[in-house]
Amino acid sequence: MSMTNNYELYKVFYWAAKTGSLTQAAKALYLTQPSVSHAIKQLEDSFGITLFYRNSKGVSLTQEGVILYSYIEKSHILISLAEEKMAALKKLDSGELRIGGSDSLFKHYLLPYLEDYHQKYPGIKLHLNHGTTPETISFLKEGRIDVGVVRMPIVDDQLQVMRGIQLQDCFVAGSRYAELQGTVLSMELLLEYPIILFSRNSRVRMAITELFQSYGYEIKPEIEVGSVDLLIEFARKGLGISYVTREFVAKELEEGSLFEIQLDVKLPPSQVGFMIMRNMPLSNAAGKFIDLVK
Amino acid sequence: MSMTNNYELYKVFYWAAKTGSLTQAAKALYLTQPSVSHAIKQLEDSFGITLFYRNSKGVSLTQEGVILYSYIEKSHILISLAEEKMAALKKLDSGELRIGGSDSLFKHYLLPYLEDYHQKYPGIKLHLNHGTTPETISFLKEGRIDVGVVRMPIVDDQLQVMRGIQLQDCFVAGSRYAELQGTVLSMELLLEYPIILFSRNSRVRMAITELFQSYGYEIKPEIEVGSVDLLIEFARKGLGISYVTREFVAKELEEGSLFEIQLDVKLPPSQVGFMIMRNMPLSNAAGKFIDLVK
DNA sequence: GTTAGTCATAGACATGGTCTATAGCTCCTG
DNA sequence: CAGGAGCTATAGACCATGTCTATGACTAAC
Repeated sequence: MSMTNNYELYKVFYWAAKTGSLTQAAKALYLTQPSVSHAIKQLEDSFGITLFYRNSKGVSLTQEGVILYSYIEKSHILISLAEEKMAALKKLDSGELRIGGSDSLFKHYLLPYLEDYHQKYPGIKLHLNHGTTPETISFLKEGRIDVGVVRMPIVDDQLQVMRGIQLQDCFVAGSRYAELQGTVLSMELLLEYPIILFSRNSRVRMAITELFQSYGYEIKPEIEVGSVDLLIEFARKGLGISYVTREFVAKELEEGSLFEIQLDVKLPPSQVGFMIMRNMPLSNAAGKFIDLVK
Repeated sequence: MSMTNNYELYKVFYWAAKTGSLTQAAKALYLTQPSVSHAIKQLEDSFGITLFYRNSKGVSLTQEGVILYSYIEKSHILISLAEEKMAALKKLDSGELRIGGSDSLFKHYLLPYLEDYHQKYPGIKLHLNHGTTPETISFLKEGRIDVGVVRMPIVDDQLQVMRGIQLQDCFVAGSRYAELQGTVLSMELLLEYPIILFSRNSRVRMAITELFQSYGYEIKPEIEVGSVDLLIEFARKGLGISYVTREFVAKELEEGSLFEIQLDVKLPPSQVGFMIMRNMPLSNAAGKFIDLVK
């Protein structure tokens, strides 16, 4: 049988001990002096131990009261800290936002949002957790991230998905293949050239493979890389034709170090999506982030 | 404006988080599930932060809930320890008893009580604080000791004094003065011999000095010592006639290494008194001690 | 589909905390 | 020495708030 007093009594005890006066404690707690007197009496009765000496100038702790106070003071400090922390979390002066997704989306699409967010809420720690789409979904379900940023489509009824920007993938090449600039290639012809693709397990790779298959072709890359940066770099160096997201090579297209190769078929657009868990309350930090990107 | 929730809510939160179930928390707290549900809602509303995910198997903490729990758990542990400590103090499994008084009273009079007390309440730490009577009274008033054991009379209306045993002081000598055994001396004659007295600031010394003065004599010791043991030892060695408490030399009188010198006047008895502060609650430990010696 | 387990909500109820009023006490002051 | 200004304790009325019962909605498992 564990004794378990009303914790509220300890709050009263704390203030009475701290101020050395029931009257002062009452003021601190927005109560009247008899209420405090009563509360202290309850506590004393519950222990069967006198906690305060009452004298004409107020109260002072007995030996036992001092012992109790040594515990309650620490306890009170912890609770105060907790309350401050909660207020900070609420005001977004503190907290963390954990985002999952691919490095390329982080770098080429999310970065401005992240900068904006960080400027608005400098107290929030940002955790970027890169991984493949299935990994990101698992992380979300395990509660290891708050938001996932991946390519659509996502079909999972545990998740709530919001559309982000629409991206267009395309084939690009550097000056080595300058003769192709301005022409319109067929799939068949394109496959004569060395192709550089993103690694096998990515969404984009799967999509382009399926597209070619639906036309009866098999697209087999000469080079397979794991980052968008390498995709761009290799194309510039003339190692082949890269399949990249047009928006991610906007700068290179602009300055002419890369050019887009026109195909006679329309390449599928890809949609960025933000995923959060359905039916799970969003953390304040995550909620504000979603507001920002919408 | 410091937010200050009802601490009782944190107790509910603690159990809900610990058990991962509002229903289980309700059982632990001898409440119903709706009460717990309501309490948690209050807490969440007060912070404006969701603390738990509700699912069909119970509840689990959100990010923010985990943070809150990290504080509240520690706080709860402290309060539990405090309650255990209070229970221990009440049962006298723990605590301390601080007694002030003279070494001689501790050794020759209080020792059996202290042994008895220690056996009954082995958890109580005993502090013996030796000093003169005025010092002991000061210590008592400063709250540095719980009980004082001194010679009466004590006149101080801040103190409550209880009578202890009555002691009889007397003059004793060793075999060197064997010729005095069986005779009855006058004061005048006694003063012809070397006298050994306790140091100037003691009660006993003051009392005997006053007694001799009231008969027109001045008693001036050859030797002045600071402990009863030396008083006894010097008398045995034949260095003079010691004025000691008869009860403290019972063994020596019995075995014949000392004998009492009869005077033609009655020497004043001295009463041992226990002092405690009036109008101040006694600690449990001190209360039991007083019970024992009464 | 049924059952058994979650938690949430609504509304009635009553416990218990809070209040006002007053008394008793000590200390200080004119 | 009387009076005032502190302090805490006590008594009793009151009502707010915490608790209950009853019910609903939902999920998971059988």
